[in-house]
Amino acid sequence: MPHLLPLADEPAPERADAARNRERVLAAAAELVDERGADCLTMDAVAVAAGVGKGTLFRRFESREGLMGALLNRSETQWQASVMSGPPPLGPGADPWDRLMAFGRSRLETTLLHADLIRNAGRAGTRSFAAYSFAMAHVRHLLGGLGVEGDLPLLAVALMAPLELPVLDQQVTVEGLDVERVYAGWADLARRVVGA
Amino acid sequence: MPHLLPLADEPAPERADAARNRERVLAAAAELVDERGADCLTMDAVAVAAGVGKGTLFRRFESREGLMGALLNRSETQWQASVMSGPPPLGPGADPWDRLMAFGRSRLETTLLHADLIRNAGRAGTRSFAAYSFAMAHVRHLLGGLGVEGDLPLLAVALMAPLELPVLDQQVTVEGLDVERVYAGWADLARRVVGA
DNA sequence: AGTCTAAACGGACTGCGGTCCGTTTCTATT
DNA sequence: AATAGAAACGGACCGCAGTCCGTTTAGACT
Repeated sequence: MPHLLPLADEPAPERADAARNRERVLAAAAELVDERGADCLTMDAVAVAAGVGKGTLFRRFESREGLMGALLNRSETQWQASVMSGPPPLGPGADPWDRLMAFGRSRLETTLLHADLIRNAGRAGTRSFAAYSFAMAHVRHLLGGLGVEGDLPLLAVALMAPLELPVLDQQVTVEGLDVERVYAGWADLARRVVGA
Repeated sequence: MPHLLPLADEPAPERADAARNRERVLAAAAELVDERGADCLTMDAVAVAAGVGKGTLFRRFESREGLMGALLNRSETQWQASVMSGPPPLGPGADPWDRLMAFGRSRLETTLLHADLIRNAGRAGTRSFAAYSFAMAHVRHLLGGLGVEGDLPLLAVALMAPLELPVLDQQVTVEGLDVERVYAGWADLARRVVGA
C-alpha cells in the first residue's frame, strides 16, 4: 500500500522516468518548431530528437495535435498569469472597461503570434479547457463588473468568437485587413454589447 | 483555332469526359458519406466507387478537404437560393430585422446539420468564397437597411463569428447547451449590435 | 478519316500519423 | 537485497492522404 493515499480525483501519479521523458519531448519539440516551423514537425523527428520511441510520444500526448496543444499550453499559461496578476490595465487594478479593452488587444496579438501552433493544434489547441475556459470566465467576470444585464456566458462567447484564429485569419491574412482596424471593430462591438 | 474565343477570365473550359467524371465522383462520394458518415470516407473508397483512378480525384478536388468542400457547396447553394429568392422572412419581402433573425436561425440550423461535413472540409468548407462571402454581404446589407452606423463589414463578422461551427460545437456538443438558448443569445447580441 | 497536342487518366509509390505488443524499468513491499 | 507487478518503453507495422509519371483520349484542324 502506498504511503500517500491518492485523493479521489487526483490527475493520476506519474512515474519519475515518465516525467523526465515528457520534458525531453516538449523541449525537443519546441526547438524543432521554432527552427523549422510547426507545419514541418513530424512525430518521428520529435521522437528521434528526444531520444524516445514513437509509442511514448503518442501515449503521452495522444496525437500530433495533442503535442501541439501541450506546446501551446506553455505560452498560454504565461499569458494567463499576466491577466491574473500582471500589471494593469490587463492585470487587476484598472477598471473593468479598460481591462476588457486590454484583454481584447492582448488576446488578438497573442492569437496571431501563435497562429501556426494554434492551426496545427486543431481542436486540442483552441477550446482545450486551459486557456479557453479561463478567458471565458474572465470576460464574464468583467461584464458582470460593468453591470451588463443578460445571458453573460453567451455574451462572453459573442465577444470571444471574433478573436478566434479562423476568423482573424480570414480578415488579416486573406482579406488583408489592418490589425488596428480589426481591433477597432472589436472595441466597437464591445461597446455595443456593454451598452455604453 | 477554336470556334469560341475564351473570354479573358473564363473559369477554364472543361473536357467532356472530365465533367462526366466530376459528376460520378460527387455522386459516389455523396452516397458514401450518407451511408457511412463523412469521417469514414477514404479517397480510395471514393475512387473505387466512382470507377475512377485516385489521381483523377486529386487533380479535380485538390485534397480530401477539397472534395468535402465541393460536397458542402451543393447544400450551401440551395440555402443561398432560399435566402436570395425563397419565401419571407428568410427571403426578400420581410423587413430587415425579421430577415436578420430568420437568417441567424437558419444559419445556426444549417451549420449544425452539416456539422460533420464542415468539420471534414477544414478550411475548404468554411470560408470558401461561396457561402461565406455571400452570407457576409447579406448581413452587411441587412445592417445597412436597419440604419446601423459604423464599420459594417466588421460588425457583420461579429455577428457571423458566433455561428461558426467550432463555436457552436463547443456550446452545444461540449457544454450541452440547448440550441434555443444559443439562438436566443445570438438574437440578443444582434439586438445590441443594431442598437434597438 | 487522319493527325497531332493538350488534357485527362490510373495506379504504383512515398511519407507520415497512429496502433500493437513483446520487452524493459520503475517502485512499493517483504 | 530480492521480488513482483504495474507502468512505461520502443520500434515494427498498418492505413490513408497525396504525388508522380508513363499511357490514353478528346476534339480541333486538315
